[in-house]
Amino acid sequence: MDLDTVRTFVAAADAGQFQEAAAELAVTQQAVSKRIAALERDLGVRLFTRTARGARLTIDGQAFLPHARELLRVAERAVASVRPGRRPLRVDVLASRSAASGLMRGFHRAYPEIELDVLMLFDIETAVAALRSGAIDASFRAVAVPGRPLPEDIETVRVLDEPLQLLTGPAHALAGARSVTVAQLAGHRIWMPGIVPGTEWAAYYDDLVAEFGLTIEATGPNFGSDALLDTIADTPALATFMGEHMRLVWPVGHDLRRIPVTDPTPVYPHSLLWHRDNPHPALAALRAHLAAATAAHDAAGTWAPDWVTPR
Amino acid sequence: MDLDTVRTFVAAADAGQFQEAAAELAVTQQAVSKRIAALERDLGVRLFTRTARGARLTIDGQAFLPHARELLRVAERAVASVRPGRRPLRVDVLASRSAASGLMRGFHRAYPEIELDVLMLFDIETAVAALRSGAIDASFRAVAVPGRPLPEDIETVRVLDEPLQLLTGPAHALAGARSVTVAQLAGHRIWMPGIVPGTEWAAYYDDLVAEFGLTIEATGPNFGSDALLDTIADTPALATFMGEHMRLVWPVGHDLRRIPVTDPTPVYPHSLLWHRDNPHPALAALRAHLAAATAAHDAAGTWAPDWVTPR
DNA sequence: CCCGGACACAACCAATGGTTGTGTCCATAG
DNA sequence: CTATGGACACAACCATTGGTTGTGTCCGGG
Repeated sequence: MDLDTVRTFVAAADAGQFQEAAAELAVTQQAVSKRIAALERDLGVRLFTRTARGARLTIDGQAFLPHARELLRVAERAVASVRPGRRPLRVDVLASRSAASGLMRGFHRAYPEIELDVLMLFDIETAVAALRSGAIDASFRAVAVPGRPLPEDIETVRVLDEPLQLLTGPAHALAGARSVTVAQLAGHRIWMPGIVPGTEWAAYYDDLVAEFGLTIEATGPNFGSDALLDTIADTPALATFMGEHMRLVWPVGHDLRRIPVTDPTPVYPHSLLWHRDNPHPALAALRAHLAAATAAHDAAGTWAPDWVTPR
Repeated sequence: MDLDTVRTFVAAADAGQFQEAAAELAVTQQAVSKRIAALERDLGVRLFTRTARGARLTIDGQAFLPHARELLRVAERAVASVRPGRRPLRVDVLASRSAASGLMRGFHRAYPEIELDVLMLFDIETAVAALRSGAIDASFRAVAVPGRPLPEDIETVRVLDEPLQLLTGPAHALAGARSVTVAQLAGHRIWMPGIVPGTEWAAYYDDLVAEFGLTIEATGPNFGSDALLDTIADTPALATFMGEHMRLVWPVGHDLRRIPVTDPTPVYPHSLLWHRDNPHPALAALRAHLAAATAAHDAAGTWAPDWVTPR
């Protein structure tokens, strides 16, 4: 199916006749006739009843029309998403269903008229390069790994500390606990597959291990959260960490437990990064929204690596 | 833009290389290469970075990808909307923003997985013909005009009585009333443009006039609800009727008044019509939902023409 | 250094999709 | 009843598109 054909269909439906639609599209009436005929052949139904003074939609045509309009709208947005200059605000998040995604959903609810594109880049290096080249406008990251400071033209503000929770299966030794302290976790195996060395995630968990003597196994590729949850549910010896705001597709019948961690509560810091000179108007709106939405909270009793930007 | 091209883009993005995408689409690698190149030329951006062992999405490509997927989803639904056999449930309503539309929105919320197409046919004759031919599956109507009984193969059930309210501008004589009785309306001009003679609407208002001696002017074409509201707002001598559940695009600064009508309250009856032998599985779900959602209410103190189906 | 895998370019060809010219149908006016 | 004008379809023709095969280039790995 060709979008020019769909456009022709909508024009003809609006005009009520092929002639006028043809004039609007700057083609001949015969071209419109052939396009509509081809569309009808493809779909296998008649879309118009031809009369002596125009063409009226059949019922099938009436049913098809809103879908055709929607198709053109979506195509419009698709093209706009890569239009150089005045494209939608492009924001990089760590993962879908992460706390940053939640913040972006909140922003979208508050400003539904602002066009957004959310994507997930590989690591902070890529994100910073993309910010500097203008390929993206903002990035939610844990800011900097020790020894690699941010370039001077990248600005940053801490927007959210996400408490980590322990996730266990029902047979795990800590499964019955209402909450656990970090000290209690020593000796338990914590499994975080898919953590790529050198990324901000790796630096975070390295520091967590160094600080509290935990056993974190970052081995193995990430087969997706489904596989991770399956394993955690079935393996009494394994637990994993998970952001408190992380929305999971909760598997049924697995009886997984989310257990708060205290003394201190490890928090994963989310910062917003952007380029100093980025002129995108929606970027200012996003920064203002985040400043308002993420009110300062009490950092007492929480832990974050000392290399993160202070709030 | 051609949807085959978009499909090719998505396949290549998923596969990570043109070769495999080509195999999947049953074309040559060169064809994929040319399609992607054409898409990049149309959009004016590079979508892939070509490497020796495949093609990876650029950031523009990553931004474009979800839009491309959405485009294919919408196209899929568009085609499905006219697929003979197993197409979405097609329901005819009197008008968008009518009470029937509200019922359909409720049904959609309750059963989001059921595919729906809502359309607005011209009159009940058309609707009945469409029901009998199978072109639509259900219709919300006021059922039958006196002297023209429904065919035997069309079944019907009364689902909703919508109270009528008076709509006036601020300078109208009744503008200050909290409610008005039907008797009070005698002598006031009520304007209902766009009522087509012979339709169920016309029959309804004819009966209302005959019963209570109102002055209803059905003259003039319908220039849309905006024009109607403009006129009502500015003309002290005119008022109009409007369904209580009708959601209007309320014009700002017009200070329109909605005034309940009592003694009795004229109600506009909405019935669901369907063909006795229609096998569409979603039709049963719709009927069950409507039976549950539209609990019987008190008909005392209301008026409807005596030719409507009793509840 | 060479090989294999992957993408791009060139040449060629069938099919698509446009144009002009013409025919048919139908509503309306005389 | 007939003439007329408007609107769509069909036919013939042609430029362009979009596919194929054949070949070149680039790059990573043995």
